Amino acid sequence: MKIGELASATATKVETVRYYEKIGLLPPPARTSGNYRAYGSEHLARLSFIRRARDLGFTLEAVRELLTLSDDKAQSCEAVDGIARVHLTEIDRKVTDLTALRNELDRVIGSCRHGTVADCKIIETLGPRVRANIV
Amino acid sequence: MKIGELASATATKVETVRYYEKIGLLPPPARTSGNYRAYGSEHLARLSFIRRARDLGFTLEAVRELLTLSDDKAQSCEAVDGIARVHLTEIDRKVTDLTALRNELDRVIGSCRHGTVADCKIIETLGPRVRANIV
DNA sequence: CTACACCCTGTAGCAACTACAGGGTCAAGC
DNA sequence: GCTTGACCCTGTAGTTGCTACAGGGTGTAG
Repeated sequence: MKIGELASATATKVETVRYYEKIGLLPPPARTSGNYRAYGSEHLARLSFIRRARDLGFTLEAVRELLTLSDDKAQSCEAVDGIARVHLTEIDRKVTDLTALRNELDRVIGSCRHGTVADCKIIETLGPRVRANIV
Repeated sequence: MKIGELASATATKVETVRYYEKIGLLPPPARTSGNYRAYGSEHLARLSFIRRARDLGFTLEAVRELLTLSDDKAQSCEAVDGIARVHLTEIDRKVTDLTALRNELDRVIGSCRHGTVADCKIIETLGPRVRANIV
């Protein structure tokens, strides 16, 4: 398999595949006589794994750990579970934060009376608390 | 006001203040005889605005636009409203995506039977669809 | 007068790619 | 046999929004 084929099979860009190789996530494949990368099914499997984990929001470092763990089939699955749970907690925090921010922004937008910028409540909300002695 | 004072007044790091100056978000202040930056209340106001907008998740580019708009007090507030609404839509999309991802991850974790990695449902879920003819 | 907190510039680093520049390879069509 | 065009190669620089030095200078308190 050439890099373009591997890339399209995993919905990845060619540059990203090379990047994963460079940072050691994807092992360097064999080369053809013309110096083209020649991938096998094990590369396809590994890259699929990486992409799936990335889609679930795992960082590349987490993916690296998961890959290492998944290579040792005899090991307990607890470490894997742990990584996933930590990640879940992080996502929950993000959703909470983002929802709070969303509501705040919604409130700010709702206050807009569509006048001029001078009266704009959005700008006003963003601006500093104006004290009387500061013009 | 020295840079450290401005920074702590706006809960910003000193390096970040200098960074905002470098990218043209914050105008270069006057300098003291010792070449220290000397800020006035207009800098404090502007930096407060930037931080508030950043806290609401606006990108620096959006902040730049908002600052430009807020400088023209006579202008209609519609452009401001537009930027904020686009941003709100983006946040909504993010929350939706993140929630879907969260549930997917929760499902994956829930399937964990705490055995060995060989039987780990998490790893399995991340791996490629295994077809019979590929070992 | 010396210690220490603060300031200065400039550069490099972070995640996770993405986008060139400037070349080489390969298969198809004439 | 030759050209065209799609693909591949390496290497470097850009993206966002900072953060962290390195290697200096300034200002003030004891």
